[in-house]
Amino acid sequence: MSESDRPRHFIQQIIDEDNRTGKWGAWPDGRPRVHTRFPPEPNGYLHIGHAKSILLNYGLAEEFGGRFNLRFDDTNPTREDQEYVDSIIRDVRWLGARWPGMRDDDPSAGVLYASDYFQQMFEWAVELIRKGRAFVCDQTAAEIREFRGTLTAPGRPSPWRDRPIEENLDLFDRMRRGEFPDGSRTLRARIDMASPNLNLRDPVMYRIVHAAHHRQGDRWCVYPMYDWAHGLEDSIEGITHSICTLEFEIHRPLYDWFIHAINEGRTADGSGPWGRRIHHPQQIEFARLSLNYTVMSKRKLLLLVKRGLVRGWDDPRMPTLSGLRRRGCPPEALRELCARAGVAKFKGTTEIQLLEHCVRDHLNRVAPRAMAVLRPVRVVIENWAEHGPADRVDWLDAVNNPEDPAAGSRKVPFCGELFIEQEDFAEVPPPKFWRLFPGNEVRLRYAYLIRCTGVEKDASGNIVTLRCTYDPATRGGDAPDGRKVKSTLHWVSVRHAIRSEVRLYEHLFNTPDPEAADDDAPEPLGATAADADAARAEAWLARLNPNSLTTIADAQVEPMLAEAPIGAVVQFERLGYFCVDPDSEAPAGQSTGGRRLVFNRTVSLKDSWGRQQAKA
RNA sequence: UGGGGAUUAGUGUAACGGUAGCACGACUGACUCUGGAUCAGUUAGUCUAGGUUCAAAUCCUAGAUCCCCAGCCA
Repeated sequence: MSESDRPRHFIQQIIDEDNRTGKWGAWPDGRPRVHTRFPPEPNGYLHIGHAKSILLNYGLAEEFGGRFNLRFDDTNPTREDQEYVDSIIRDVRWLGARWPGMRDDDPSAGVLYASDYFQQMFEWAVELIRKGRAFVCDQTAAEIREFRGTLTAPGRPSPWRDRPIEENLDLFDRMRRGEFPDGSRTLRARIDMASPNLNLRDPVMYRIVHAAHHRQGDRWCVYPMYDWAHGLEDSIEGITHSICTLEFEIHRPLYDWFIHAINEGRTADGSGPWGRRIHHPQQIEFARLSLNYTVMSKRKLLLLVKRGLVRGWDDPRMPTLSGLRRRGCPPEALRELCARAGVAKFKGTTEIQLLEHCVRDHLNRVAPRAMAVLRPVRVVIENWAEHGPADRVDWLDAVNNPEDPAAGSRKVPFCGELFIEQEDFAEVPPPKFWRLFPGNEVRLRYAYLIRCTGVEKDASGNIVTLRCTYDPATRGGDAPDGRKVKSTLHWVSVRHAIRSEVRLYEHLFNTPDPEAADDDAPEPLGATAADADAARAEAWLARLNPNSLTTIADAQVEPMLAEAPIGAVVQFERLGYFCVDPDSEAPAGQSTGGRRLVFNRTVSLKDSWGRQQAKA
């Protein structure tokens, strides 16, 4: 579906209307101004849920000829780290977003940081103190909590609420200069301790934190809270549409209150004591992406990493962008997924099948085909020597991508000994089994028709070798006499095959909603309340799929793959899409053999035979 | 219990007083040198109860259910 005939979601409709009324003015080129941003906190790795936000924000800027900022919301030095900054920039770039000042030779060029606005925010805070809209509070965290009241009971004013302005000014300045220990005082907005919206009960604007900031060093020891900082960051950057997720809906009145409080007494032309009015962005909330068969919270993903339940943030089973990238998921598929999942205020769960469909759909068009045998069984062509030298190699033409004629073709070697897939043979075929069985004829893809004549087993009855004859007249795969076969198998020449490791992935969890409350599980007997809480909180861990990773050490792949670069994506015919994992050795140029190759299965092909079998 | 949101096939999303549509999934069948892809078809829905209207998913009233908010996190 093209972008233009997709239904317009509610945010696009809001922007259409804004543009119609000229609400945000125009860029120098005359186009109505649309300016969005993605504002991550650098305290973890990005996941597929963030991709929706990035793509939504970037997509709107692109669609309307506007701008998109990547801005770190780095207001809490105790949780943030440069490592996360770097990974986030890498992921946002990988998704294809572009921002002003972006450069290829410097990944961080043009990236913005909330911490660069700390001085401006501080000055505005001083202004609110002067206007009687903010005060320094000496209550402890526990007292603030107690005085805040509850969902149903109003709060009580802090005893410091009516401190004289001059005293507030002095104290706030000394807070900044580092005279007071962490937690001893805060700067709070003076709003309404009886508001039914808890966020308006004199929220904290600044807390004292003597900690080095990853960019500001020791310059600051007071740090702004999210609610105070976030709207101001958007205002400073001239963001028109501050798009965020649903849980911030109830913060919007506060976000608006702060801007209004700053603009109180300010004028459009800057005349008067307070100067020019500041820009007031519109916050719009949408439902974040959630997918079944996985978890999305940073806390839970971190726990999986910490406990070693996955190999790291970029484990291909993780819903992180780095994990998806390593898994071989193309960014195009993520874009398509987000476009299809839509943008709305309903908090639904998208089925992971939609992601898999988007991945297959894209890879089907672009992935070169190759042949690989995951669980090999040896086939001996009994009559191979009757038609030429026993050790000859027959190089056959194979199409690289039937969906893309421009992809051309390649040569694959065929010999008297081959590997085929164990599950492509049955000594006694079940109903509707069209593959190889004694007496049956099948086609080897791009090669010959072969007929099974016998089976060799070892002492314990395991099949060791399949004996077959080939029909030399069927070279390329078609019989001159027009006879048809029901099945085509993939194969690899024993002599040319490259032994490789293949990692098969399934859903991380074996239940669609791992985070669901577990009503059936009995409370652990004799446990304390805290233990029971912990047990409940981690019940989702028990739903991890023990089969989410299957490692095959001795798959056999066709020789063409010897030089495949890290990250290369291929379709193993009849099996699925695979990519070369970074655990592989780098391609060695001329070398043949000896290179350690590891493939990740990105996603299997749809398998109607497998499904039929599973049901039976 | 206060406040803020949400509710349309299994899932997600359109329809903005005028034919409830699309996609994914599932199921049939056709075709096929990938049991893939493709093509054709089937399946299945407006949270409930009233009301307004020629006409209601849409407007009104009442209710139900679910989510979010009581960090010096974001």
